[in-house]
Amino acid sequence: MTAMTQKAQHKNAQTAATQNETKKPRKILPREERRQQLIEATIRCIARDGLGSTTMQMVTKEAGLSLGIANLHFETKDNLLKETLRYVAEEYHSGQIAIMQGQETEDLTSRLTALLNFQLSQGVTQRQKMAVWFAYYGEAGARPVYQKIVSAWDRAAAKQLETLFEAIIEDGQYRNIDAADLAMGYSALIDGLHLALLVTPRELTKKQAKAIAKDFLQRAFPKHL
Amino acid sequence: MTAMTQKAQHKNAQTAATQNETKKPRKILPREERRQQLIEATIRCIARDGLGSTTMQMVTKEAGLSLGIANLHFETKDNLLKETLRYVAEEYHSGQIAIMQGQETEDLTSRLTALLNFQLSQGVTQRQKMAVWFAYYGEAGARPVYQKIVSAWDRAAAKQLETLFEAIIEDGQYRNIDAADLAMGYSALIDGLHLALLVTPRELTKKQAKAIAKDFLQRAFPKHL
DNA sequence: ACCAAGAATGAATAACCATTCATTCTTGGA
DNA sequence: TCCAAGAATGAATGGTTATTCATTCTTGGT
Repeated sequence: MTAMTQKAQHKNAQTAATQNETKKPRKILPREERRQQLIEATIRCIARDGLGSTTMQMVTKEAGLSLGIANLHFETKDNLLKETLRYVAEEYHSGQIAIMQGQETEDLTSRLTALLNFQLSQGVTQRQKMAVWFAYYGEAGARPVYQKIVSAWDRAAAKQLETLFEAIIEDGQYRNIDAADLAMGYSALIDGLHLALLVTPRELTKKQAKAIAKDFLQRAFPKHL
Repeated sequence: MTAMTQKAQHKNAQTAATQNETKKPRKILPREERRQQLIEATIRCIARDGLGSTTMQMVTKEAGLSLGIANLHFETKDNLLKETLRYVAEEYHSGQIAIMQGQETEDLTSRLTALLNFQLSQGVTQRQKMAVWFAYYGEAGARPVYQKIVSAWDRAAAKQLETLFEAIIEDGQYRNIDAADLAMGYSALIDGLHLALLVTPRELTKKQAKAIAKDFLQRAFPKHL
């Protein structure tokens, strides 16, 4: 102990303060696992501190890893951010598409209800996910690459929704309804509800949001809901 | 010429390349005018390059002024950004409120139509304005100060809209409609349409957006539209 | 048990940026 | 015309950040 340098003492004090581990057993994991870990840390950082002030230091610390690791697995910060957006976009849009492409046995009404429930589910409407989503939208105007990542999925989901609405309109013999416009309106409504849940959660509960979206569909398709 | 340093030559070349002015006549203007000028430059920068990568250098250059000017009139960058948000938020919300608080002589239907037309007007839906709007929403989760700036206006506008809807419901004797929920839904729809106009302008024209919003109101208030 | 391959670390680097302030310039009043 | 008040400038400063890479450590194969 007497031979210990001041530096060493300080290091121990720091370590003891944060965790009572005396050492940090470095772990080696496959590339994909690390990437996933870093993407999830990035999501938490963006949700907590915003896209603008998220730094590599914050992300890697959040992941409990060293500073250089993100560059090792993603080359650049820009790349990490792109991959994070891709991850969130895929999760959301593929979930929607899976529901809309469900077996033919399911009736139209329950498919519609399932879609709505998914879009406003706990998983989708958690602060973390929505914060990432809108952080990227905020930069989308200036960063075409973000638009590109989302637009392919977005178009696919929009097409599916339009098809579903067409089937419902045909089934119910509804008149004076344009499937494309209604699908666009419904999507916009869902986006707007997500935004309200993120920015003013005090003014809107998830239950309310579901009721509002359901009302929209009920007024459009009264015979089905 | 032979005595001219390389530096001086370079400076001349630069000046000649950008503008054929030989000098820059420094202009002195009242504080408010400069502030306005800087806020407008900030809006353009955010729309072009994003909130995250907008720098003081870019803003002051965009305004055609010197680097130190923004700190002189706004103290800090943070302050400039807050004032810019305040400016955009006030413009939008006060416009809405002015329409909804219009004279009693105007009938409910035309007030509703005027509101819709304003919310999707050229002025409100220009890229620059919407880009700023969503850039701030993107950071709102992490920056309570942004929420605070918007929330006072937002609440006031929401209250007004609810009152207007209540009057229409009473007037038309509509049943099973909750004014608060419908107002929330309509606001969400408008926000969602703004987002779509910003991010995927190719998929949605302003005319279409208006038609979609009008459809929403028509289904809710068929006797009025 | 030992070693080579390569995963992980973090100090160092180079670039960028907000902010400061000494200096220069403009302008309205005397 | 001249000057004082203070508006405008931009070089300099100090702090922050992404990225690099020499070094250290882990692990699977022998």
